[in-house]
Formats: sequence, C-alpha cells, structure tokens
Amino acid sequence: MRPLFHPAIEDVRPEAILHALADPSRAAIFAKIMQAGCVEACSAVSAVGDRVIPKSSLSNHFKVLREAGLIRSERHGVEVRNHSRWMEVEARFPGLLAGIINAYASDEGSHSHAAETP
Amino acid sequence: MRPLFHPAIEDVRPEAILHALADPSRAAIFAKIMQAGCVEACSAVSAVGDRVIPKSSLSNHFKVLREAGLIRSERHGVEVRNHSRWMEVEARFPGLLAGIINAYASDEGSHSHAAETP
DNA sequence: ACCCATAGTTCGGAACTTCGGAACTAACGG
DNA sequence: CCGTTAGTTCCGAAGTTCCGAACTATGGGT
Repeated sequence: MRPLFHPAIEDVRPEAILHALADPSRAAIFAKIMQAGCVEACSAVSAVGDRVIPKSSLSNHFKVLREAGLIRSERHGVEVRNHSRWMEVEARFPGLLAGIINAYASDEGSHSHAAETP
Repeated sequence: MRPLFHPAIEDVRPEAILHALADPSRAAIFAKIMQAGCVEACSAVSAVGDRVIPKSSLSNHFKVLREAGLIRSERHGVEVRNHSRWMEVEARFPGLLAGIINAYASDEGSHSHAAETP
C-alpha cells in the first residue's frame, strides 16, 4: 500500500484548500478533526449530519483533504489517524481556515434543519 | 434577456462562495473587481495572468460569482457593470473573503514564474 | 499458522460539471 | 436600417464526482 503522500506546506495551494472545503461534508469532517483533539480515525466519521457517507466516498474525501494539505494521515495498525495541519496552514495563509470554519458554523445556525419558529 | 438573478445575502451559502473562489481565474476576477473601485465591465477582464479566457467561459465565471452572492451585476446600456458585495458578505461571514484574497495574494508572491534562488 | 473480522483503498460505470466555439440577442451609433 | 460591440445561450467533448463491488492490509483469536 502506498505510503500516503502529503504536500510540503510550501506546495499547498489556496485553490486546493478552497476546493477541498467547498464540499460541506469535507468541511464538516475537517471541523470535526480539529475539534476532536486533532486526531480522528476515518471510521469515526461514518455520517455527516443525517447523511450516511459510503466508505469509498469517505476514503476519497480524506484523500482530497490530505492532498490539499489540510490533514496529515498516519497508518497506525489497521486504522488511519488524521491530524489537522491547522498551525502550518495558519502560518502560511493567516485567517483563511478560521474564516471558512466560522462561515460554515454561522451558516448552520442560520437555517435550522427542522422548522423552528412556526 | 433574463433580469440577472442575485441571491439575498441571507441565502448566500459558504460552499457556493468557496466553490466560486476555488477557481483561480474567478478569484483573480473577483480580486480585480474589488480593487478596481468596485465596478468593472465584463469585457475589461479578457485575460487572467497570461491566459486568454473565451467570452463564453467569462460569461459563465461572472454568473458563478453572481449566483454565489459575491458580485452584483447591472446592465448599463450595452455593457454589464459588476460591483463587489464585499460589505454584505463581510457582515455575514466575517473574515472569510479577506482570508481567501490574502491567501491567493501571498501564494502569488511565494512561487516566482522563473527560477529565483538557485 | 491459519482464518476471520475490521479498516481502508481501488476499480469502473453512471451521472454530473466544466470548457469553449459557433450562433444568437440586445443596445447603441451612424 | 445596417454594423459593431457586449454579452448570453447552445451543445458536444472532456473531465470530475459519486458510490457499490471487489480488493488489500493488519491484527486477533483459536
């Protein structure tokens, strides 16, 4: 099995980050990895919101996040642990991730999933 | 001709903004509109960098930016004037656009077109 | 040592998106 | 009215994404 390629932080491109986080599922996965003490196994994210994500799609989502430079994945026995690269990315593109994560967070609050004030 | 639909600022979604700006051409167009006194005709942007953009692609890029809520387009005689909606978007998603535009700006500086320090 | 279960990856085809040339429409000037 | 300029629409080719099925890798149990 191939040894999980990660770009150097200098090679990380803004368009790759935006493309990766333009998908709400991936943005939610990334937010979860950051909040969950910066480590998360792939299988810990089997659904986003109420939507179940198939394994193959999930594998691809992690790959996109990894190759965008947003997470670092290490095989640890049978599972893969994912660390956010927040600090590196923050040093290279200050304010970018905070702006994006806050935007999704404030958007989630603004339209509830069910009816809220009928 | 259809009267150019613009979403209300409450209906603007983060994923649409990220998707719109994940394309470097569109990000450059948007940055240009903001810097150019917040008004810019479509035809003023015939190329991005050294790459010529066909009219139909350009028309589509403006449509994507418009429908993401990033710009406001008004027909003015034979041409269309585009205003950035920076302030509205900033009020809804603070720091988002600044983070993105800065990321692209700092990325442009970091990799010179020719070799620089051999 | 072997097999099984678990965790993730790869393959491949259907559905969707993007790109761009050609043809089109709309407004204005002469 | 015709020509020009500015932008839109159409449509086919090329590319991307999604997800089920088949596959590989690792570790535990017996």
